[in-house]
Amino acid sequence: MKSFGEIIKEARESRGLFLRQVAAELNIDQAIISKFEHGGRKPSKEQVLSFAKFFKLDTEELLVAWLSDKVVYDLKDEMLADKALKVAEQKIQYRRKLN
Amino acid sequence: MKSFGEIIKEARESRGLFLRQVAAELNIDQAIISKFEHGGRKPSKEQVLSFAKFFKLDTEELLVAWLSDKVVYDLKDEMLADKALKVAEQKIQYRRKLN
DNA sequence: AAATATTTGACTATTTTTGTCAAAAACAAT
DNA sequence: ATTGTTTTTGACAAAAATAGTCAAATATTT
Repeated sequence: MKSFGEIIKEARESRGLFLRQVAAELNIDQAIISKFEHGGRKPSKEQVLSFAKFFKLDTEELLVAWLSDKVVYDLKDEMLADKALKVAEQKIQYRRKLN
Repeated sequence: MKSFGEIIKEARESRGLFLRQVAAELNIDQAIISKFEHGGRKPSKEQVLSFAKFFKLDTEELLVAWLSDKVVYDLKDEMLADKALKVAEQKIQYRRKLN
């Protein structure tokens, strides 16, 4: 159950690349990538997709990691996180039905 | 499975109050409350609590409605919403264990 | 210890969110 | 249908949150 940051950090290291190199390829400042890797900043969806492409990672998996990080961020300080998740699930299912 | 807006709208109407009156009590512009009721704007946690108090609603229930609305908002345009929710659940459980 | 890589923090710019207000629209009552 | 009242909407400005840039501090490697 890895965070987006963990995934891209492992990908980078397994390929023996420096932040500098990834930064150059993706046109993202290396400071920001460092922060992505450590969870201090959240990438945009576009950025997520560039990481997936560049590292040839499964796009869906990376998106799920990123989306779930966002949800966790919303709920991280909340006692009621579990209940909120359950309700969110139902609300989303309901929306689906409509459309 | 009501949204925050639906809950406070029903509460207000069942008590026969006008937006103007609620606005005055809670010191929130009535335009904003109208937007809350229709989902166009998200209240702060503080505002959620004032609504709960003023309408004597179950605080927990209202918070869950509000939190789940936020999660739904994050995921509303995403194919992968369900997967993300499942993963988020696991990530949150894992966090719990640690602390 | 020197060289190189990463992380952090201060700063600015940009975007997003917020509240305020007035006009438009919807709704009632007569 | 016009008047009075409530609700909704949209434009605007203020405030807050987020993003990117850069250089200094820290950590790592050789």
